[in-house]
Amino acid sequence: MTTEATSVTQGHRSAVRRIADMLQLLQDSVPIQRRVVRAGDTVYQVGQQFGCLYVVSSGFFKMVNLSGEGREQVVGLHFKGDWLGLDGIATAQYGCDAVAMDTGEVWAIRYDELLQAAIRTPALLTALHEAMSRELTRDHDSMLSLCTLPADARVAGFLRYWADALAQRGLRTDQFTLRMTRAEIGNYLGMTLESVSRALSRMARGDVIRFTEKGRRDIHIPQVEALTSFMRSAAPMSAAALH
Amino acid sequence: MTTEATSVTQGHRSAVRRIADMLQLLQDSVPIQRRVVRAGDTVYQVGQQFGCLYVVSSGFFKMVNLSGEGREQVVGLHFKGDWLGLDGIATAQYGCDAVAMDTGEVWAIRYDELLQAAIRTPALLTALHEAMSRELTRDHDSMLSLCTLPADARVAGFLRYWADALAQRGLRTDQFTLRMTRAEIGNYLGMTLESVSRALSRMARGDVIRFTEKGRRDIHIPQVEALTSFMRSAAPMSAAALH
DNA sequence: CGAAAGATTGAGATATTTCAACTGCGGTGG
DNA sequence: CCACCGCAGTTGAAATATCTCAATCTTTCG
Repeated sequence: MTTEATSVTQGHRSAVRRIADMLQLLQDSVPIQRRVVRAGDTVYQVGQQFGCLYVVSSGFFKMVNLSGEGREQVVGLHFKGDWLGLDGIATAQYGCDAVAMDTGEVWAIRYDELLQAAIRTPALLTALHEAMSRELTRDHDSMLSLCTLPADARVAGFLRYWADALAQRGLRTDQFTLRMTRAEIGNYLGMTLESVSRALSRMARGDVIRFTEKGRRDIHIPQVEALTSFMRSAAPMSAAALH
Repeated sequence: MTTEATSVTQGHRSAVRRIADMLQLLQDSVPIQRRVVRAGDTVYQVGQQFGCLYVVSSGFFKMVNLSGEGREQVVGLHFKGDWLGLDGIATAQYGCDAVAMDTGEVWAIRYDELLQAAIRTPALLTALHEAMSRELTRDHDSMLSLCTLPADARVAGFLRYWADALAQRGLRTDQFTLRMTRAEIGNYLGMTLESVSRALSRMARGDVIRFTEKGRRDIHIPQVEALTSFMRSAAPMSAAALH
């Protein structure tokens, strides 16, 4: 138990370190254009000509995919140290809107200059590849949740994901403010805002989470394991898991 | 109409070209270990130490993500020219099982050797980045389908995706064999095998698709636009699309 | 303070799943 | 050779998770 907690903490500490190192490396080795954004600003929009990758220096962003028929989907959330715009490389057009959910700063890096620099500084290349690889892994996790978990468990998984993202950035995870509306969360998780609200209410009733006195967007998580076990209890036992 | 069809054909032709060029480039510039696989073989498994990326030279593969609790999820399908194992770069472990669905061949490329070679041959780097970027885009499209489309439309979208994948590889798209069971398709699309079956039956009844005389796995698609309009008719009109 | 936006909650509607029966097909062994 | 079995697929009917619609409440903000 103690060792587990320690190792998790170290895992997070090293993530903090990795992100800090990467940001430092970028500053040192490649031309950067800083850009401050406020809640609601878009860093780039779908269809716009690709030219730069963006690294989140601070703040919090959502990636919104817009289908031809007007269906709108939040396909990703990004925090400090994440790269934005990676899905624009192949097509030379950004694949979604990158929207700031809060005040923050991104560093614009010209893709061509990045490639140049990467030849001189291989660590840059590693950082880029790791960022892409991590996003792929995260996407696959999202699909797993979307396809195999019922609504309640998806919401619980979302909170755990959020807490983990904060932990990896050295922030407190026992209490935090969701910077998304129920509608945005629901969109991200493939359910309605009402379902999100009900799931959160059920979790609060079971004392898996608590709402802080001010606002229903501040969430207190007594212990993360409770979230995990709530997820399990909400999830149906799969045939494979039975033996 | 004619110009549209022409441009689409050109789009596919250039995709064929791109894939052929990439495979040629790999052969010329980086050490490759060929490996033949048969249906059911795994190229690598989740948790296994990462070392190689794999490029599909022929055949067809599914990527299966396995959650801790035994939930199993097909998170991707890959054809000739696709890269496998990209989600293993960041963690130094493969993130899922890569399972051959048919006889085929993959080219194993050591990641460290690839990076070396990429410095001498920047086109290699471009190819790798495009592959990752394309997979990200594809994942986002999947999420959009999973979250915003009803079951019938997801199945139609799946067929359209499959036909498009074949077209990009220069294969006929009016008729093809699904190499997946209803259960596998359902898993990939986040629904039960019965729902897949019903969706296909409805499409057949509406003459959007036809089953060839032998087996219900061979599918004939009279015209792709019918698939698209079936998708639209199955999808609810979103508020945003109304004005 | 009042209006607008966000959130909660209930009740009925509905899409999808679940459970079950049945079909067709391919292999295998008596 | 044919009976039999298992697997894949189809289809129906009942069960259920989630959505939709609507009322109410809270918070934010001009």
